[in-house]
Amino acid sequence: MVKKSLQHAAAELYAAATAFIRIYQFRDRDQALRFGLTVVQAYTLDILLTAGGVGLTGLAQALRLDKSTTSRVVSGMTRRGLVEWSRPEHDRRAKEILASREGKRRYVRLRRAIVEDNARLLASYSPAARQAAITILWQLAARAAGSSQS
Amino acid sequence: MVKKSLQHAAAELYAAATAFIRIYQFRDRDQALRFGLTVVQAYTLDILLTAGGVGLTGLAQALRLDKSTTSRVVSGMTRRGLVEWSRPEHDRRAKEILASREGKRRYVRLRRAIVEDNARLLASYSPAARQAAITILWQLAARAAGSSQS
DNA sequence: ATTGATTAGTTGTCATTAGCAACTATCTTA
DNA sequence: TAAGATAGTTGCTAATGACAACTAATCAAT
Repeated sequence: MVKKSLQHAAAELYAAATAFIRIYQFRDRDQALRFGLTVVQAYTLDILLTAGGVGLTGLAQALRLDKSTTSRVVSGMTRRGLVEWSRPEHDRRAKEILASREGKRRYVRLRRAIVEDNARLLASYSPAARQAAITILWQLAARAAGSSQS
Repeated sequence: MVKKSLQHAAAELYAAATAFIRIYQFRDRDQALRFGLTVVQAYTLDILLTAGGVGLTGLAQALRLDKSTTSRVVSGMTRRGLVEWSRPEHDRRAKEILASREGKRRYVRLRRAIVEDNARLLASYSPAARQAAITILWQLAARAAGSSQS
């Protein structure tokens, strides 16, 4: 009955992951709005702060959005003072996009707020259980990333 | 150093959950599109199939969307034959929204495809590890739901 | 029973999100 | 240097999402 229990576990994982994702998404969206950011803007800032300067095409790939959509997202964020960009000397078609001071400020605050929520969530776990939860999420993410490689 | 390790775990959870959610969201979106559904439509069908008939206001709450947006989502899905609705006798303002045969068919297929992905993901885990992953996701979801109760 | 308040959905308006296709400008390479 | 590839932008269309204003039906209170 190994097959059957695997199928069952896979269905359970579907339900659990769906519930988990919905709740986290809504929570994160609410928090982002509180800091004057949309989900896409927060995600963009996360990428920019992790990667340093990024071009529009690279940003589009990281966001999994069309270049055109990404272009408009960047326009909006520039208008709102969340990002800045310049033309690199070696390629004057390209954009070098960076988080602005304000963008960074908001993202850092947002991240801090979410981490605090997480701390409340984990408070009653033992350190070992905390670590187990984190490890499992990383593993599942890594495996899903590996299998859905486009 | 208990406080510090909690903070550290909370930050780790942020990173892990973000990675997990992004990858699953994209995977699910791609799968949904393959079956001719958007994410919102799949979510709607899930709610309708779980709850039976639902009114628009209830659906909007479950989707966490504005009534107006929900109304238009239902219009689109009706146009595409994914849902059907009727006026209940006891309240002729209301809508009783149900998944259509076609909507149900597509959702079931989508779900099956995602569960199969999940089975591949879990295949190399021991049964105990599978159960642990599922339990942790449920727990984190339940806790987050409890703390973010609006 | 009639009026007033509440509730269920819809529609108008606006901004954003999203993708495809067509476009300009700038490199790269043959 | 001409042809092709690449970086971004803009036009178009549809969907998403929210707020406010609206119609229609039900409920409550006299």
